[in-house]
Amino acid sequence: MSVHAIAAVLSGQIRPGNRLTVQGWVRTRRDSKAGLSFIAVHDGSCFEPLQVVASAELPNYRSEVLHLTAGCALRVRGELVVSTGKGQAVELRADWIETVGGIEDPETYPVAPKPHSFEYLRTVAHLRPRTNSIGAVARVRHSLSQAVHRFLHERGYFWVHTPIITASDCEGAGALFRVSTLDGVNPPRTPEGGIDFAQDFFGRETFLTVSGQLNVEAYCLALSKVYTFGPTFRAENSNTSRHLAEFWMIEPETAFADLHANADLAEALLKFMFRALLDERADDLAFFAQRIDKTCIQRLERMVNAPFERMEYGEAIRILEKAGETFEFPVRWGVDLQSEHERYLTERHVGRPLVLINYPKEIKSFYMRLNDDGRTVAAMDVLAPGIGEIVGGSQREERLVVLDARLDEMGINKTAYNWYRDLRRYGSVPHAGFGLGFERTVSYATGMSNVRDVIPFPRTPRSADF
RNA sequence: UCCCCAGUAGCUCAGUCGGUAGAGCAGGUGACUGUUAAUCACCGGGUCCGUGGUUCGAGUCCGCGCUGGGGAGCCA
Repeated sequence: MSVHAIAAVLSGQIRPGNRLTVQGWVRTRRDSKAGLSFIAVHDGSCFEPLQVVASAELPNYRSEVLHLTAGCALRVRGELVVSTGKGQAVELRADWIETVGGIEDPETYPVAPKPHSFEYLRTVAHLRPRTNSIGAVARVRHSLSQAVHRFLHERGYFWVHTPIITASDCEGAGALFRVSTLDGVNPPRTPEGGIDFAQDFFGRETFLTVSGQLNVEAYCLALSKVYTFGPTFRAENSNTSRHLAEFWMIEPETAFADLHANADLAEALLKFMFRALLDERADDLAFFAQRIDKTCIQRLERMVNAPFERMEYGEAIRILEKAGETFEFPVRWGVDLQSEHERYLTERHVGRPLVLINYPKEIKSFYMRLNDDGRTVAAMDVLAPGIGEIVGGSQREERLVVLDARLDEMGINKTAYNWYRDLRRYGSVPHAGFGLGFERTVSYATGMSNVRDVIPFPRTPRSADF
């Protein structure tokens, strides 16, 4: 008799009357007056557990079944039958139940069948995937990841595996984690007294990447359409519900594309991801809508059906100036938008995702293409209600002269970027790309308010357990 | 990093005016003719975050530290 995933059983692939085996973990056990027990068995293949009906006639009913508690691992054999109870269409009438792994001390098992706070669950990150919420998040992450690859693959994009270890000490974003094999207590010294990184593993200072963008641009200018999807690292002391020291980012890069094509791609990608999620994970989304965020399904449906608002930075400033709001940070042309400003624009002014374009060059990175007005760059941010920026991107500066001027202006050492500048020397073309923060996207889709709960093992300042 | 708040049973929390500890859930035992966060009865369960101080006496008041949360900055 074959073993089946509970997802296959509950989706109707197995008809009542068939005999089968399932394997999974106990969620709850309810004993009935009739001298039988109902065991909710969960194997993670879908949101719902399968109800197993265990009768007192089972040889191990009193010795084992009546002692099953949340978390016990089971193998159950029986016949699938139409349920006479209300909560489920079918159930497994067991004729054999085997405890594969028991619970050492049920009283202190950390994932009791009761509501837990997410703060507490983070302290048991190795066990929290057994909960409804974190299990659902894991399946949502999978669906969204697969959708990213499917969408970009179908549009002719190649997945490029850019390096995790980088020597660029200024990729334009955030503080870096050093990668080193030197003795941390007593490192080799230069004559000047500094640490002698020439003796380090790579013969120079190296770091964990903060973005695959610069590397993926090199492949863009050969394969035309490329993307990265991998982990990135920021050593910033950010203590918020939207930041992680290790997070995942999707970075498409398109040759012969301008900012508008770039924004089109970002919008189409997000819509494809959320459409796929609505199609594939209705069970998990129903849970998020019921327990986490009542509006999450309608938010996703609205997002996939309505065009994103597009707005010039200058227009956004005018709207904020006329808003009649008292902002903590005053608004004028040239300032970077603060959380309160983004929130006003997305949540109050347009009420849905907003693409802001053409920012002042002073507040953006060196690689963004200078516009003809000489004071703005072809940058874009996608702002989502509730979480703020989920996409940041730009058309890249493809003109070597202009790029060099920008590097000089910002006091960046050009020689460190010689390989990047080569891309502008040899067959340079207009190109554009963006970074999509994966955890923020999962957070937006599920209504989970802290990104630490949408990544399996979160890394944040002072916290890298597990 | 800054501002604010919190830390008491396995978990979520209450604890009044400073007088040596409570509930719900979870767990154990039992009852109940199909349960759905089952119900009912009984039972076990405490480094009151740490540290120093005030006091006859501190979970409670004060200082310092640690951890967590909310917000801000930085960003995705």
